Amino acid sequence: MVGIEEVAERAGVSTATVSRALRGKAHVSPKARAKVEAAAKELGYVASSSAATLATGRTQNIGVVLPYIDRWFFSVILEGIESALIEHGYDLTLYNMSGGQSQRDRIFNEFLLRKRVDGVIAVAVNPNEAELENLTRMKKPILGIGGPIKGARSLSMDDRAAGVLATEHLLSLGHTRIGMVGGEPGADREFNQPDLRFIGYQQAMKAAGIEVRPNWTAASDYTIQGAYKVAKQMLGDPKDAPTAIFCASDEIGFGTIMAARDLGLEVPRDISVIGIDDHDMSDFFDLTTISQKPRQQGKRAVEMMLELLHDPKLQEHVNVEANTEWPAPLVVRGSTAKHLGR
Amino acid sequence: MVGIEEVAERAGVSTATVSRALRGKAHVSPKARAKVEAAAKELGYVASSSAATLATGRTQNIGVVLPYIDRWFFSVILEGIESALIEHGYDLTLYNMSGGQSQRDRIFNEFLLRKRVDGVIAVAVNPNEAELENLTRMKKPILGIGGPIKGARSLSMDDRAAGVLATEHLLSLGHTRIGMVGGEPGADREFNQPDLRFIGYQQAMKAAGIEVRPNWTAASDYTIQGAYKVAKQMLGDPKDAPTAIFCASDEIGFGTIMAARDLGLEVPRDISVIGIDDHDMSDFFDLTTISQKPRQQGKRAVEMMLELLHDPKLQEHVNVEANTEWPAPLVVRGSTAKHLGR
DNA sequence: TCGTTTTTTACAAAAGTTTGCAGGTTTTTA
DNA sequence: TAAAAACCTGCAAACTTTTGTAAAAAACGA
Repeated sequence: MVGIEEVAERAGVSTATVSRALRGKAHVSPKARAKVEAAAKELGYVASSSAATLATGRTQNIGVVLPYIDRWFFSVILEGIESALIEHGYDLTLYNMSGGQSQRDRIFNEFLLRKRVDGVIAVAVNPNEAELENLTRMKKPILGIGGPIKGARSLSMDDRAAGVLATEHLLSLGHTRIGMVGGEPGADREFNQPDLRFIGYQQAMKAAGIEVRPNWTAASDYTIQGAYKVAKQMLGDPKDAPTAIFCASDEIGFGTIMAARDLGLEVPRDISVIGIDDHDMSDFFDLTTISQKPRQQGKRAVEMMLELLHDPKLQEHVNVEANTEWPAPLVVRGSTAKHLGR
Repeated sequence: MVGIEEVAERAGVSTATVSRALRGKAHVSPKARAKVEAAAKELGYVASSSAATLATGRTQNIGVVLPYIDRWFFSVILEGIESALIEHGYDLTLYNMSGGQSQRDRIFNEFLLRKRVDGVIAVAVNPNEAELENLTRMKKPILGIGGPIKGARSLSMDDRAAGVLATEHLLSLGHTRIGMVGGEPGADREFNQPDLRFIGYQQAMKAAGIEVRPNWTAASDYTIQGAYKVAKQMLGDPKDAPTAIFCASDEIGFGTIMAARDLGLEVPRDISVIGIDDHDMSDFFDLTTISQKPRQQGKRAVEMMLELLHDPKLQEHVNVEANTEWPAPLVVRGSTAKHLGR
């Protein structure tokens, strides 16, 4: 196995010079640098990252924890994080929380603390105090996406405001019989985005002086098939169905649109539907939505993380509570339209 | 920062004993073990994995490369791999190839060789000879999923046979006008699964003595919306449309079903549709398919990888060509039915 | 040309584990 | 009870890099 020593010998310099040359550091003459680079290439030398980590304390690796990886929103965020990290020469170690509490404990108390990562990006995962304390003690910055973390930095859209915006859009089109299909509270993400979106919906309705009827709200998991069932139930009511539905995610929106079609309702003539996310398929379904751009969120999170890591002022107090609000604009498509009084 | 030395001191033993005790090795008295465990717990000690790696040469980390992470098939495989690895105490470092050739080169020639991983699982990524040679030289086993890798072990279903099976299913129902919507060759995965599936389709048709008409075959990306367009085109032909379509994936199948519906065709009365994958939503769409169980494939791949890593006989010849065939049974649902002569 | 400044280079310590080996202790057996 | 066997423990080397410091070399100015 070829190490730095062989390279040094071949280039006729010391290992110190090899190390400096290969990492583009100063204090190396152009001549020496050229020789080292040639030697390294000929020998196919590649530095041992564990040795480098041991010497520097930096791993060039970021841990990412998320609750699901096989769902659109999370997989796209992950994709954004991954590509941004690679670009900056960082590796990504993946931790998925879907395995329940015991797996979660292992991840937080065993894996993340092994000094294997320089920092942690937590997507829709809300560490508890002990978990956060562990990370802080190890001087590992943690950055949240998808919801504020108490005692740490984060990046997320304002879910309550999005709920208000979506509802107001429907109100502005003349709808008053507005329903909502939300996510199952707590079951999915650890923050209560669904709840916050629901709260926004309630606030907007109240502000408009409209009563929210219990049979106009329902919860579903975040799948198309789950939402289909729930929406069919809601829309099937012959005399008390809403004329517009606010869906807590686009996937729920797709299911709702399909349910409406199967009931013989035409979107948007008979029923308006709005979602949240701007999913890959939203254009195909012509679904009005609120754009989240998860890929960009992932990218931005990486930038914030790297700033944190490179800012020497942050040696201490590595975790400070501060949420950066992510913009979430309305994207109007064909699934919402003026209410034609029935 | 608390190291092994502090633990040793507190427990009144040497660092060697601490190391042995904490890793559950033999040659440690129960008494000493208890003391060490107590001391480690009190101090919140967690071993530095870089130091351990340096000393042992083992990283307890597996690299996973895949072409996409935000597509169902890949994200589910990834989920399966991740949970299996965590269970065995391994980390997962993720590399996504969607960034083009330059990113690919970096991943293979820079990241994977940093001695950061003990082995590589390549999902639908076919390393070229130079890339494979690099890995082999570093004595890193590589395991493929989704297609045989020349010169390495792999786990994959027989795509050609699946194409035959799907087509024969349609033939057995009395269909003769059978079309296929395949994947775009080469654009997606690096193996030619779509091509192989297409070849299987051709073989089955030929064996049945039926000519394959060019306007009964089309290529699509692997998205619902992409397939919708292509299928609508094919099914819209007023006098020469097929009565059954074999889709190279379930997502293509969903798009095809939706296109059929929008054309006023009823599935399966007017048109039979079969896919491949057994996607989460296939039950919802009542789609007949060939089951792939990607989550289990990921899990099995991890087991194979760990066997490889723990088998001392494999020090040399770490990569030997051998494909393990993954079973892919037919799952008959409601989207295929007997052909009613038109 | 000589002394001074600047740049380049090498030496060696340091990072935190694991593990072969040798010495020590305890248990077993005759 | 003594010898043999089994077991435990600690020492110290090894793993491979980075980096502070000091020395050497080069560049500069007078």
